Amino acid sequence: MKGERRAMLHWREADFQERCTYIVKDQLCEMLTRPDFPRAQASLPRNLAFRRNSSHKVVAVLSREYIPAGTCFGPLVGEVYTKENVPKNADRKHFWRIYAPWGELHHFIDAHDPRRSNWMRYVNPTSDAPAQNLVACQNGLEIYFYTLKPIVTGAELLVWYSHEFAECLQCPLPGELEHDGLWKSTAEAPATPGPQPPQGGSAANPNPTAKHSQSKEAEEGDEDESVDVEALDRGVPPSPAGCRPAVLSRQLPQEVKPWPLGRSPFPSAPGKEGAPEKLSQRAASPRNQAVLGFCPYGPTTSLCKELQGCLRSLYPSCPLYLPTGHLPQPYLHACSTIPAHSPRFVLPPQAMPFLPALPLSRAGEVPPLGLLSQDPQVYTHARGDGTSPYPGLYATVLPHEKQEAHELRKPQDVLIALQSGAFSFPGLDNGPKQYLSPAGDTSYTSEVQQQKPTSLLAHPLEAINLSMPKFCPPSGRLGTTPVPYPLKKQNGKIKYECNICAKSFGQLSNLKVHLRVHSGERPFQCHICKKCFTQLAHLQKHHLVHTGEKPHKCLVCHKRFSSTSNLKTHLRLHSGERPYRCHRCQGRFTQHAHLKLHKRLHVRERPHRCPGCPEAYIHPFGLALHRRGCCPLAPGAAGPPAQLGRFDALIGRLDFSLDAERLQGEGAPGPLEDLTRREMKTSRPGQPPRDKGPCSPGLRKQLPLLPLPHCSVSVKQEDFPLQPA
DNA sequence: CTGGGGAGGGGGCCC
DNA sequence: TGGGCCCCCTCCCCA
Repeated sequence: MKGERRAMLHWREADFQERCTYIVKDQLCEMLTRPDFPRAQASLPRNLAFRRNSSHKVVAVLSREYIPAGTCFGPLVGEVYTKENVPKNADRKHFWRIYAPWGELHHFIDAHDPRRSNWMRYVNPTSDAPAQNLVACQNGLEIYFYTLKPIVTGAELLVWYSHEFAECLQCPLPGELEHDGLWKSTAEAPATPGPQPPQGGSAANPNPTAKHSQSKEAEEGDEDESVDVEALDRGVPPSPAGCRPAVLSRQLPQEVKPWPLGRSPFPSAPGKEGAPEKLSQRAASPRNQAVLGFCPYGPTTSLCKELQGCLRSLYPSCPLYLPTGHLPQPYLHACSTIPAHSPRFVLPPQAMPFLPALPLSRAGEVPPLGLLSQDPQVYTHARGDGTSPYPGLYATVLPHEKQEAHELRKPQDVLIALQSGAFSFPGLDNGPKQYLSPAGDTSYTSEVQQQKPTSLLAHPLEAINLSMPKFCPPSGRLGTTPVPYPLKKQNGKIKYECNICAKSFGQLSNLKVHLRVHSGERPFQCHICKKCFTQLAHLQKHHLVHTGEKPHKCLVCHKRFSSTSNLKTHLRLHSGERPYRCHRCQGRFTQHAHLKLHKRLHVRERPHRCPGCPEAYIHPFGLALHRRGCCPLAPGAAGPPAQLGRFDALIGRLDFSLDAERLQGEGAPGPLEDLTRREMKTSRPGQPPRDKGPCSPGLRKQLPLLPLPHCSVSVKQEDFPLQPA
């Protein structure tokens, strides 16, 4: 994990964008319009929480649940200023610079005002490499935070610049701060081309927290550039000593060029002559193409432009973003944008993490959520009809493969592969996309075709991206990029490990199928009942429900079953196999569920508790017998512990049986030995007591007990609690 | 309450 | 590598 994180630290921003697996959007709900609730707090995704100080001021952002590596937060929201229209009195403490692809400063995003910014303004920066778990990247004209490593519940989100960003700002990476000895002071900073930092400016004051002191400079027209107040500066948290964000600004061209969306700056945007080399690289970096890369059709197609326009009009605040991976469905529900036009699914206010009722006083103290992502109702509703409750959460339908209706002939052709449902692609989709069977009553549209499940997506990186790259990236720094999936060796065999639940698999394909458990992706839809499944085999099995077909036949009684599992369970009736045994009463069952139900009986109320040990009994005589001879702590207890335990088990069975009621009516019991003898008489070995109670022997129907070939009878041991509940 | 069956989900193995 | 097949497990319903 460490190595992975180190590798990610050197990713380019475009790499983060391309490889991020999960996308967590801001909350969008009616709270955002409440004047008394600043957007910066109301926008907090539900998998995050604020830590507040004693005066209820937000001082940090914490994780409410496990957040896997490769999660994307953002974009940062704030007031947008060009160099020309920065208010004179602007507090630049939360300024972020946004650069055009060719390296010029494009605009500022000012996250200072909580009413006009989002929760990302509260994320603290860190110069501590091990503590850093987020990396800030500029993708397109937006700022995103990506998780470098999994963030455990209760951990604070701590961010630092991406490698490229840090390079541009001439800020060190956290690791460099610690190990490389760089940036110990501004004087030691490597010489850079272009103008030198201003005297007495931020270069002289290596602590970016002091950057806002330069506001005077900012008021002087072009001198804006020198007042480089970068966003990681909160004033609250530690900042890296030696970070000199002002340096770059001096190197930047003074002119801010407008960069209309949807129009590529390439290739007509060459690096500016005289611009620093780093900036040229930045301009040429794939990162800067990323803003155009959101559309799989390619940036230049008319459809792409249309999509851009559509997105912008629908969700002006949302970035144009490439859906790059599968967000776990529950995770998605927990974190994602809830479009206002889906009021059914807007969470109740008590579930909002930002409400004062759920403050976090310190790390690790995460209050329970009122409505968690795992809420089965939400999930059921989301999936029951094959639609998403959050229209925006469905993947854009991007046909990659034409499949004509007439090509579908076989029965399974009507089993529809639904497109992945877990992508977050804000805005485009106002409703779920259905891929309906030609055999059904609806048809494909010309543009919308069947989408393959995970493994078949047009772009494999879009499907399963477990935070590690599958391809060799262009950057030389990424030459040491690790394998696509976390690997480990077990008994000499390579295992593929799930990033989310740490389960390992012998085959990558198994892992990919498994990931659908987390992503919620159910690519296979029944055209009849619209139910969706994670595996085609499940859908095929399900299809038998509709056809009534029962392909599996019992050779003994010729009864037919739809599944082998059910046939196998049935065969136990013939073989007499009852592998599930209750250790409390020796009851045996053919199905585990039956044993579980049965065991509930053992935990019913036992008011007569032994004062000397944890045992308890339904009837007073049970307790009396126990105290007389079986309680290991009673004065009269004698005999080896095994024998005492055996006697106690007999007492327990008797106490539990219907005989106990009769004994109760007969008065005080005789000696323990008498009772146990009676008990032994009435119970055959290996069978429950002979009564009509819960432990009565089993088969009501007489089934022929036949030896079945290849049918090994095994008794599955059930753990039984040491004491009755 | 027990017992039988239906249905669905997850995962392993093989092609 | 992905898909298909199979198995095991679980939950639920109903007699």
